[in-house]
Amino acid sequence: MPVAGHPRGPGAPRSVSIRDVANAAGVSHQTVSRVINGHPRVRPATRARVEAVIAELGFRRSVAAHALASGRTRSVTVLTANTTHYGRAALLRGVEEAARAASYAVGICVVESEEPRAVRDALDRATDAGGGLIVIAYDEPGLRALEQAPAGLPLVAAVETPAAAPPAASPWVWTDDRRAAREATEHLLGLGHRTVHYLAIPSTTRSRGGSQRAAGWREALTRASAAVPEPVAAGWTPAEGYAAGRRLAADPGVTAVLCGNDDLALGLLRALHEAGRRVPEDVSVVGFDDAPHAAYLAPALTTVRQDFHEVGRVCFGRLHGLIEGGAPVGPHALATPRLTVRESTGPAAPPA
Amino acid sequence: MPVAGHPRGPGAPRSVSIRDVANAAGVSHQTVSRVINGHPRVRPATRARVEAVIAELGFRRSVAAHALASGRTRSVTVLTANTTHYGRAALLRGVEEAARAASYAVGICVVESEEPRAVRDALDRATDAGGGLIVIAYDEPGLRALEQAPAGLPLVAAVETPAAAPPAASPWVWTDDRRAAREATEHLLGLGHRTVHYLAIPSTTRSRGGSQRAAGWREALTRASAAVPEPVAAGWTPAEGYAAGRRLAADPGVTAVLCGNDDLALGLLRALHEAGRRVPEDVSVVGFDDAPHAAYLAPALTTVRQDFHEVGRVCFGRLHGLIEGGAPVGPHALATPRLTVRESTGPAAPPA
DNA sequence: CTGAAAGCGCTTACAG
DNA sequence: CTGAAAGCGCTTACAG
Repeated sequence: MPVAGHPRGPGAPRSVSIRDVANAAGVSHQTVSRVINGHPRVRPATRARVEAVIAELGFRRSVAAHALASGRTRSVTVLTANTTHYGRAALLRGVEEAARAASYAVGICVVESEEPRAVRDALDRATDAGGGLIVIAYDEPGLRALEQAPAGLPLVAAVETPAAAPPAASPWVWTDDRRAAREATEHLLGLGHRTVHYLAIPSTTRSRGGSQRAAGWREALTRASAAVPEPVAAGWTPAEGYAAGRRLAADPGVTAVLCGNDDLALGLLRALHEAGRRVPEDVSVVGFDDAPHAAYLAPALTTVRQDFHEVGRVCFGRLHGLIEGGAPVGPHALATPRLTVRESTGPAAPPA
Repeated sequence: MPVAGHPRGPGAPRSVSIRDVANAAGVSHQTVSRVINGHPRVRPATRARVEAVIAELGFRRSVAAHALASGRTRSVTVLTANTTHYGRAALLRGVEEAARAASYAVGICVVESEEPRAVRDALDRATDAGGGLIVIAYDEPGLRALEQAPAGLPLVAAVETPAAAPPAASPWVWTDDRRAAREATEHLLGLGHRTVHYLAIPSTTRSRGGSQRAAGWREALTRASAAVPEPVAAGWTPAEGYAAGRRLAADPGVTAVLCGNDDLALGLLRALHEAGRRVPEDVSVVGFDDAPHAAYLAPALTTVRQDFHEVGRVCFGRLHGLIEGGAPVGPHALATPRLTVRESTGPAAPPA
């Protein structure tokens, strides 16, 4: 029977409430509440009876009522500039798996640009959702959202390697991609390349002079007293890697290139192929991330394996601890990504 | 001041409510409700005053209270077996963009397997969210969720090409991938290949004998009186395409292969490379979807362009119409995917 | 261990 | 055009 003044959707019967369960079990709705919340002080027999009725009637607690009455919602929302690029998609998957295991709902909220209005809107939407927030701050839009998130909101962020030791209260999670970039560059230098060029993902303004991957690359070059070429700005996608990579491919001086991610590397490989330059005989290429396609390209891509899936899990785990236990969340570095050498890197050609 | 019995999170001040706005504006909270809901019968001066206070106080309606009182929630949840594979990720992106434009929140709910328990759990979680539901039924888990979704739930599904004309009330959206597969196969046959092998994505039980892509492939072969080889079961990923593709690569009889998606094609290309078979000189390969990397492989992949982004938008649009307008949603086919010929297909080698 | 009361922040008819 | 009342389905102290 539809409740007066509260029309439901067509055909949607009013679902069973805590009161229906209470009546059927012969207890107060209050006791039902205790049972579904795992409150310890309920007589076992009572609990059993209530649970039986819950199962029989197919009762499900109203998320809205629970949220309104308790001020809590078992949910997290992932705020990100993009959901499809490999790293972000894998991170999202990690969050979802961990959230599912903890019976948390997951929402996504994309921040389209770094415009103040877009950032504010995204933050408003994310806050409206009412749960915890995981922000992917790998790019400018995400970083701005992180910086402008209201205090008091339960929040954890996936970030680049911090440029300096972060404040103890920074709820940040990262893998040491700066160090990984340095090692990748050293690998190339060790192969006899005079220098290494860098095909860049977009950098955030916080890190003046490029992303932390760029910083690690520069560091290795400087330490080895190698020339530091101007980074070539690309983007995130194969198309952008190709477009920017053509310049590199046309320059006979480049013999080794570190790419900001594997999709960029894919585009560069194509540009090199079109230019008639062989990999790794003429040019060595290193990617970043170890996306699913990296191992199956021809030549198979030497790249740095990053466990975004784990980053996602950890972000959720820490947020969960913050929400349920009030455990303060500080900065947290995961294991350093590891260089996986495959076919796209080789010794520098002897000087002609 | 914390309300007795309703502790908020640490440091989270009680946010401004409709009553605070009402007091500040000198009206009843009821009138504020009318203003935020765009009710027409409000005096312009009153409306202006209320809106000014709303802006000044930074009022945001409580999602939970709104949902509880109205029985509606401006949200959709995407139910899918996977969020990272290209087609699904692009579809999700389309949904998110359309939802954002309509001020709807979007949740994701993954159904891990086709086990009855997993399907039921996913459906429960999706239903708890309270809004509309978009199910991606490209695989068995998704399909079962679709079949078992409770009646009365606002729902739209992205499906494979239906095997037969669907019932008028089926809220399905698809692109004609069966026909696209047929055309791709005909393209290969037209190049002089005796037959075309099929490297298969997983099929759903509903479509006995393989997915609709397989059906289209078989159709073309049959019409041309070509032999119909056994499809080679692979999966969705490059790794699976590679593993299954090795068998194809080792068989000198295969000169043309249609792949269920571009990732499979990528793996196959690698297997062919390792086996020393040239593409397209020795073997022609066609992918499916036109994922971002397809055009940048070497050889660039001939593939069938599918607009999953648009599928996502359309799914949301129809669901939105259903929720807000009660517009009934029937089956809906989008434009047929188009074959994009690039470098991975060529004339059959003349018989040795 | 269990129940009666009050309240979360909104919306919905119903009056006026 | 606007307000007073009731209710959405829960949870939270407070009694007992």
